[in-house]
Amino acid sequence: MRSVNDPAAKGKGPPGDTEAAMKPAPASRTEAVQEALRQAIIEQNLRAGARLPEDAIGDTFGTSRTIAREALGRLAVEGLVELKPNKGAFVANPTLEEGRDIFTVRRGLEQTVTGLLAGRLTPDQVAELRAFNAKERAASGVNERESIRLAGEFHLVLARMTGNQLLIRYVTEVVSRCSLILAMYGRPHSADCGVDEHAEIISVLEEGDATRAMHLMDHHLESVAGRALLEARSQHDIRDLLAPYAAKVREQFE
Amino acid sequence: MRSVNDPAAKGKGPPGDTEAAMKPAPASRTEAVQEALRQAIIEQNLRAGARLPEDAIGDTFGTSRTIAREALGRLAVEGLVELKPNKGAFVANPTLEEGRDIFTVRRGLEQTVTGLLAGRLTPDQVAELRAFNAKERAASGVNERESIRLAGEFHLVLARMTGNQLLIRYVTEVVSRCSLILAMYGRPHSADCGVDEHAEIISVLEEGDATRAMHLMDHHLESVAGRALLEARSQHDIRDLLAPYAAKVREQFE
DNA sequence: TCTCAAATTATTGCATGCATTTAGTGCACG
DNA sequence: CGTGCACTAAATGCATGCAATAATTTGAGA
Repeated sequence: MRSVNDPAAKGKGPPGDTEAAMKPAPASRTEAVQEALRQAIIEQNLRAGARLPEDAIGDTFGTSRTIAREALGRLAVEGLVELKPNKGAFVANPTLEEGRDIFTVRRGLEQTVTGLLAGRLTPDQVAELRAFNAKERAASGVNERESIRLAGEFHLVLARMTGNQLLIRYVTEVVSRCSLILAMYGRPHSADCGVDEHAEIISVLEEGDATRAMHLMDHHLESVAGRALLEARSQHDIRDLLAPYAAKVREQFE
Repeated sequence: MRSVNDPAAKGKGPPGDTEAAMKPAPASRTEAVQEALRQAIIEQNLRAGARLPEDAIGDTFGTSRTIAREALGRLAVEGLVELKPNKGAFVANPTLEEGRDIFTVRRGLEQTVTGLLAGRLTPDQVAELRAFNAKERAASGVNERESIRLAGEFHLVLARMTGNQLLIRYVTEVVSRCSLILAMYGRPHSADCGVDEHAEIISVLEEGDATRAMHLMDHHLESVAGRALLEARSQHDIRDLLAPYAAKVREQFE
């Protein structure tokens, strides 16, 4: 029987959740599995391109294939999973080019977030953001994994403050996928350079200069993407450079 | 047995498809049903808020509930369907406020599209856009339904020209949902005022002034949303104004 | 030994069936 | 006559089973 990178998937469990009550108990098992798979993918416990057999997932989560299948279908809509007819589901394996496309969309979305927020943050919200930024700073250099997670989460916090549900959903999606991409192509420590930039963004958002805030955010994301995606080419050895292409070829014949 | 607005759903069928071979035979039945439901929702053959019982859909399409269920789940991710635990699926019934949120996101996305395209269109692409615009003009005032469809399609054509898959997916989604919203809240003829604006956008994209093109696009979308969503308040009678609120209340208790 | 083909195994695609939950109906009681 | 409760009916949530498709192995022939 297949095992979906078994030790990683069920060996450590979700990191931050000590209480089950924290998340409002996923309505259905499908959603629970969907959420779990999403986390596993984002945290790279499921390698990009890895097979995701329905029965293995069902076994792992103690449900039937039906649930696994449905969760995979929905994740496919989100872009984290690729569904090949009669072949099965695979963890999305974005190429460098797809990665750039995703970052392009992300920059646009986050400009919208920034524009909506500039000058409209309540003092409470500013305080919350600064507190979050402090957490980022604390984790920076100490816990690499946590640092990366927080860096992404910061952008989610901003998006949530807009109250725009669709915007929240899209930003959540692109941040997820960017995490995956950064993990695939980013060089180590490429993610936590953003702490100071985040702080500056908070300040400008508070001041209310929308144009400057948007430029700042755009520059921030461009530099994150640049550090991760462009420099990756000269940074890594040839195997990494060829990996995505090799993957494309492989999937064509498998 | 329930019937999912039966006559509309199966009484007329998809409009343009005279041959089944035109679309390369949807990979799976799930996708086929998903696509069909999406069309039915966008074209308002399924009223906003309408129940979508699994077995009725299965019967209608000649498949089992499993397929219907899966399709509904995926449409829920797209935002066209709302899933209520233990209650079933419903056609999304966006409030006016949600409508504005969606238009906000759309404006951001289409600015990205415009920015990517400005000055980078090939002569062939420009020709294709002008031809499309001509079709729009021909339909304008003649065929209301077709006119609305083309107005939305124009933006999809633009998005596809970026070649950015994620951007295409998001624009497709927001255009779908905006169609639904315009159909719900827009006053008649509010959609086909855009023919000239589309033509102007094409010209500026060709010239290559990215900033101006983006402003133009933004203004275009703002005016479409404004015509439809803001004026709706003073235009219609009180029942329409209260409808979304009533819907919210209703769904809370049903 | 290599190649190609047939059979075997594994996995997806889909339908059906059962348990659980919700909505609706009717009857008893106040 | 109105209210509340039990009962019935219906729809969802989920698991299982079977057929079809793809991957793998085996074996025969060159």
